[in-house]
Amino acid sequence: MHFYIINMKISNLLIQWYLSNKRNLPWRKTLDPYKIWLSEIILQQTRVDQGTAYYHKFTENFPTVFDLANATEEEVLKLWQGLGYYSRARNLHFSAKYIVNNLNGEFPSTYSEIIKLKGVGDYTASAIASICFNEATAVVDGNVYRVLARYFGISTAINSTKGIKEFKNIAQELIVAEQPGTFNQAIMEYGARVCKPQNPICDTCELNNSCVAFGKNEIQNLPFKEKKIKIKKRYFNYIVFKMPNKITVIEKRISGIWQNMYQFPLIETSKEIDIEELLSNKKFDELFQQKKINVKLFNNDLIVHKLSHQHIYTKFWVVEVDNCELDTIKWSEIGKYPVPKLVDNFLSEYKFN
DNA sequence: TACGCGTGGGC
DNA sequence: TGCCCAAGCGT
Repeated sequence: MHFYIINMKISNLLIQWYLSNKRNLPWRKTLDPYKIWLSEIILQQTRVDQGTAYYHKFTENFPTVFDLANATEEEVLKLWQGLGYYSRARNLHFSAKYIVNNLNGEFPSTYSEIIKLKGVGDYTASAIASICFNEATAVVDGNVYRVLARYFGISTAINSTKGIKEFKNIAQELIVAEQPGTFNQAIMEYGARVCKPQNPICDTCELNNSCVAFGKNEIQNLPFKEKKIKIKKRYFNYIVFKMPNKITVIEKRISGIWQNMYQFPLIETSKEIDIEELLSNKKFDELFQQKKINVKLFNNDLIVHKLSHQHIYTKFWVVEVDNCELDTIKWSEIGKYPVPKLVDNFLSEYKFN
């Protein structure tokens, strides 16, 4: 009983704090499940500062789920360009079509129906169900893991099966059934603004006298996460065709990183190569055969593009040639295609004359 | 189940 | 600098 009263106090404190401290974010002006869904997908593993502009772009270009469903995947990816984790955009578009074609355009209204949408997992389904439909399903995101791990002094790994269940159960016990959406947003906002990963504001935290980690000086050690990821090194050699009349060649990636995004023809190697090695490369030879070419390396220093799980060391080779057998596009049209940041950065620096 | 999947910011 | 982290999900 004592534990229950304490928990009630925490939940209500979080809500009271939230009501007087919440940020004025654009998706907090609506309860339209389509827009809440949009915001939640955009904010997956993404900071508010980075995602906000994309939320505006998407709600302006696609005000309703019908507009999104009627777009092409390429248009959606182009709008998503620069935000990363592009499967979010592909799944968003897929699910929009599903809602329009199979649900008569009506957004699903329960957790169990919402989670059936591709790209929507436990967190996102809980967020939408609680915010838009008052269903008492607790969200557990990075913020919630942190607040709960510290406050209750829980050292179970947050990325273990056991930890995922444990934290979900605790959050579910804490949720305020009468205002689940407000509680969910309150605990997340608290994690983002007070109980931060670095330099949390413990001194003035209203929960510090009952926070286990604070009392035991364990704030820096919680939440606990298992192991680290290994960074793989990859070596990309992009072949930038430079042909008469400002013509070039691009291709669509079919799998892995940047799936369905566009790039220049790629020769991936197991290590950095110089021009001699490029010229004797089999794929390079297939591209140009015995044609007369002029090859220039755009970047003298390797461009390192860092992703979560891999570092891509890149060279852009500009190859002048009169013609080719591949499909070509005008250089001026290249901006229409969705491209990864690595290619976008090149495009903003390189001048095709 | 463990791993693949982007980009940017903070220290 | 290198590492961690950010309103996670799919397979």
